[in-house]
Amino acid sequence: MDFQLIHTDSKSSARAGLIKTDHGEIETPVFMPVGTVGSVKAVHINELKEDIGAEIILGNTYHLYLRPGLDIIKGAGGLHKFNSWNKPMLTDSGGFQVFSLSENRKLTEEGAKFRSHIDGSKHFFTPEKVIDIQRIIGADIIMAFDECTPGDADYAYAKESLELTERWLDRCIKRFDETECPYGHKQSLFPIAQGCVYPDLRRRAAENIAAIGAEGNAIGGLAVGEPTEKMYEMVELVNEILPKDKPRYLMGVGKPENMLEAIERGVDMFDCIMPTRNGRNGQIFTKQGIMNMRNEKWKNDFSPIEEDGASYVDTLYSKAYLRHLINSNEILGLQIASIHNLAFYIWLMKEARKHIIDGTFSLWKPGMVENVTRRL
RNA sequence: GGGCAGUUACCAGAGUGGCCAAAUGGGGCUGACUGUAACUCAGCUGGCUUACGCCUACGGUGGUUCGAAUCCAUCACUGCCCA
Repeated sequence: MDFQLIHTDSKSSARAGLIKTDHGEIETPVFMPVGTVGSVKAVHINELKEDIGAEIILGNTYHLYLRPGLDIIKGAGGLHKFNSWNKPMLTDSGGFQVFSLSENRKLTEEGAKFRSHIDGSKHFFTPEKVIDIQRIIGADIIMAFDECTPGDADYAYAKESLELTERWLDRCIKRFDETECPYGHKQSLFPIAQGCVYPDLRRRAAENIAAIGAEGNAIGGLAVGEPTEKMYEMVELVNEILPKDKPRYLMGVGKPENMLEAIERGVDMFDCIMPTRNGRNGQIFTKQGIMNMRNEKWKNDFSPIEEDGASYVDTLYSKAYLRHLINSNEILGLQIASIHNLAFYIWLMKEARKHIIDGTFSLWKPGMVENVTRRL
């Protein structure tokens, strides 16, 4: 993997860059649609490529390991071949599942014991095993196994959690260095900075991963229950320490305004389930604001979903029709909402990039934040 | 014409003397959702009220009772069966 800084904003930490992988290039800032089980829910791969303009998508180690399982993915020749996405891909390590499925797991020094949410069977993830699995899945960018510390953790817990993540990171790196991708292309391992909302822990985490010299670095454990202002503070603090010549990935974020604020603070990569999940639940993000398509007020509104929106669905279908589909629980409603939201997210990143390059980011951002947070 | 069963909130449907403004679904309305156990989840859904509470309500009318959606009488309507 190679990262090139194209332009750095003079008034903020915002950057425009270019990531090159064996499966293609990624312009940053970038939003990566989440395809947990090897599929971006409700969205066809042609739509992702052509209509939405996604450059990289995510997969998930925990979910793919449980189903279809490694034999199948190996048999297919890796996830790229299995799901026909021949562009860049990133896999999350399962660290988030350690957090989100915490009732089903137990953490030890060695790793995480957990029960499958599918059939209750017992499994054990170690940092080594997580690297091995991600080698088999074959994503271009793979993530270290961490504990995603809850946003409301107390200092003592956050410190212990960070230390565990750091020891796990060393083991991930060791295993990564000893192995290679079975399919011949190059993979890059990103370490993750934890530390909850505690500045000294975040600083320590950032210094620790900066010293490793990885090809890219991630900020994890944010947007998990802490106040939004804290999130911004932590991003700012960590990005002052992380190397400038490597991409920075803010994991799991977020709302459109969160991404704009994070870009201003030097983040290059984002992923979030919000455009897809919230879309399926009837929430539509636009550059004029947020619509809840289930609301009665759209019942008779035959205007386009979004005037000059980022995707063909915006003018092909009306608000009233989309509302009808979503309220009728029609699969097409989920598809249209997902395509629209993803196209909007990716449009937003491209706009941000454009404004960074032409030096107008700081002028453009405040108005856009106001727009995207408006309730329609 | 005779027999039987029924009529409950927007719909379906439980409740068969007080704990009933009335279970449960559905529908409707409004929220939530941030490295996806999520086409999921939560709240509201007779009126007035922030709430306490008050009023109106279980086909109509009239009774019995301290008290009726629930018991009795009668009328109306619906369904099924027999002529």
